[in-house]
Amino acid sequence: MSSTPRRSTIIEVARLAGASKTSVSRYFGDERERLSPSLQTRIAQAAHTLGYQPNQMARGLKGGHSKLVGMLVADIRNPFSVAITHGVEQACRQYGYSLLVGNTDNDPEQERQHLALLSAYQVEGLVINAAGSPERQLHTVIHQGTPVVLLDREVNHVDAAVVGLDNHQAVDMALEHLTEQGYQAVLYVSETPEQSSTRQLRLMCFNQGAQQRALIHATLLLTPSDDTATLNALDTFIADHKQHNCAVLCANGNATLAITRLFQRLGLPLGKVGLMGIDELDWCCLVPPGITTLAQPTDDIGQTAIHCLMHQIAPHTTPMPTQLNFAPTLIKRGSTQP
Amino acid sequence: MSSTPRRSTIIEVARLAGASKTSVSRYFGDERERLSPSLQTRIAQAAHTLGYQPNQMARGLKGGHSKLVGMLVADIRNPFSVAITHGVEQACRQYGYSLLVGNTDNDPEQERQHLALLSAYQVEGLVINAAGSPERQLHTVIHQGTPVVLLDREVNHVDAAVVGLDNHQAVDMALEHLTEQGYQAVLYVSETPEQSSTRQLRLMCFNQGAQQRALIHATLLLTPSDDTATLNALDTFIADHKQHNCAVLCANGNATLAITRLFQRLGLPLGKVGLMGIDELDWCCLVPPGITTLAQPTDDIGQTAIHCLMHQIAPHTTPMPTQLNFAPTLIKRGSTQP
DNA sequence: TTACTAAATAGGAGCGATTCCATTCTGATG
DNA sequence: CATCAGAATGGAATCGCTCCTATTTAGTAA
Repeated sequence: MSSTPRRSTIIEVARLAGASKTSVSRYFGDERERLSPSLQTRIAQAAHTLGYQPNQMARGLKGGHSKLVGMLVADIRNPFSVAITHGVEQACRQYGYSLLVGNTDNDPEQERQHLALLSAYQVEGLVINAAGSPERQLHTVIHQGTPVVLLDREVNHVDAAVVGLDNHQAVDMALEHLTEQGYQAVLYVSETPEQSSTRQLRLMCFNQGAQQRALIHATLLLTPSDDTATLNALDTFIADHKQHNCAVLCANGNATLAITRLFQRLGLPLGKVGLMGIDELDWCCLVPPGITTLAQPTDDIGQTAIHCLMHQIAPHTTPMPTQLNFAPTLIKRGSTQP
Repeated sequence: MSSTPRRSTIIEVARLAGASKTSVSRYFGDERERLSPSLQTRIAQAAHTLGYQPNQMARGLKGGHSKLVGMLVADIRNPFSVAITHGVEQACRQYGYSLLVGNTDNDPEQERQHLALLSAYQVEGLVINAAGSPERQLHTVIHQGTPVVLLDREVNHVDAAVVGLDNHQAVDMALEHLTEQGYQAVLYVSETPEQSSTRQLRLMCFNQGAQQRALIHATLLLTPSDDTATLNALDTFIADHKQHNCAVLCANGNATLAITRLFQRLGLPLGKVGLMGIDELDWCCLVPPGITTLAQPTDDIGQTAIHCLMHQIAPHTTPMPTQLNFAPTLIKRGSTQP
């Protein structure tokens, strides 16, 4: 059995460097400048030979600075969420924070548990892409002084910054593009909007915008379990409007994926029947003749969320981002050329 | 200003319940049964009214049980990594652990930093999808007694369980399928194998297997920055073997994506020129006539990694998984029907 | 030189839990 | 009734660090 050398502590470093705990602590905290150059080198050397690294648990305990940010993601397998997580993680590192991620799989119960857990780890801030409506818990957490930023979706009655897409503008751009391309009847496809304020908002904007433009329009909610229902609804919509140019607008990446599959099963000609989606995906350029999308600036969104959070954690050192709602980018492809 | 109620501590609960810290600690630890029923209810009640939750930082400090598992991912935007992360997270929760994820973006330097950070948080175990070769650090960490499990890729000279695909079998299945379908010349496309033992292994298996089957074969390494080089190489290979049925085998999802794009740019007829990839992706069924893939059991892989880890953390309560190399599933589609 | 100020360093009390060890409380046994 | 094992509970040290409060040192002006 090889002996298991306990990792060395601040005291051992102090002893070896001939200094006090305090000085070593200062060295590894952010008061290094207060130490004389000679002491700095002695400590650096001692720490290096011992392979010392401060125990974050102990730090977090005493100072309350866990240097941890918690993130809750509704569906980690959604490429959009992943892209945002990437931005969040990047920004965290930039500020010297680590990220504790919880995936809730769109389950409010898991969300509850994860939220409790994260706060038990004394996270200094929380970035939340809500699955349910964890109002109560968020209130508690916020009341305890933990800054919270919401990602993409807002939560009823919770007064926290929301970073995400400018949904109004997005839907508007989509409708504008579709009308420009000569489509006259548009079917809007979304997952059930109960869970998500964003879905609700986009849906509302769609109805409103389509009406303003005097478009023939209808909406279709995806039923996860029952493909054929959706298939029929789609089929019917197209059939009912044979005399018009029809298009389908998908509310997010999942919808785009589902609908593209159905287009193929129905043998619908992409372009002739328009197809457009919010969220850019790897493969949208691969399905001939390419699927038109509105790309979200995911990295920006993720990073902004963290900037926002850091502003709340350390108001004086970090500026508050001015923009929280980002404009999408229209990527035109063949699927919207009749 | 609303006052900020510090979260309540074990002492307050103890006081309110008329018990000692020790008892409360026992209640929230795993010695609840040792307490008399009456005490249990008193503590439960007190904890509930105070909204008490043990401070994980403090727990981690004293007992060394941070209940944290660290995970390092080479590229979090790779759908394969995401799928595995999902499995890992699920299994962690099952064991009552939380997951601290670090994304290294395939950068050895970031890998180093993240590794240091994770160990600073006293993670009880580490799941690593290596980007570079952090041998030294892993040795240190392992020597300190932290169990390590490697995901998908092994690291030189590091003696830890590796959970992943049975690469030999995978490449074999691919070649078998391609030959069955009548392809005679196969081009193997991979990202540069230096970083990844898996890429090396697959490449080797390919050369070996192709030779055994007396296939005409060649390999092509993707150069991230230079598309046209790859384009030309692909084009040349096809041209050079006009008289044979050609196919391309992609080493992973990224390769499949890149090559599919090139097929379109070159106007290559999918199927006539075969295309097959390791890793199943959302869109493989969407690009007509569908791309044949070998799907990895990602959830299994992720979960097994954690089972493996837990076995090392608590050898007596958890069995060691017997299988660490998983067989892929062949998903036949039109891209391999000449 | 002396007095005084500011900079540099040290000492020690906790942070909130766990855990060893001691104590009290049962009830069964002789 | 005395004794004692074992269960139930409590006390206090401790984990590694931060930060408040000394104390020492150096630097400057009178």
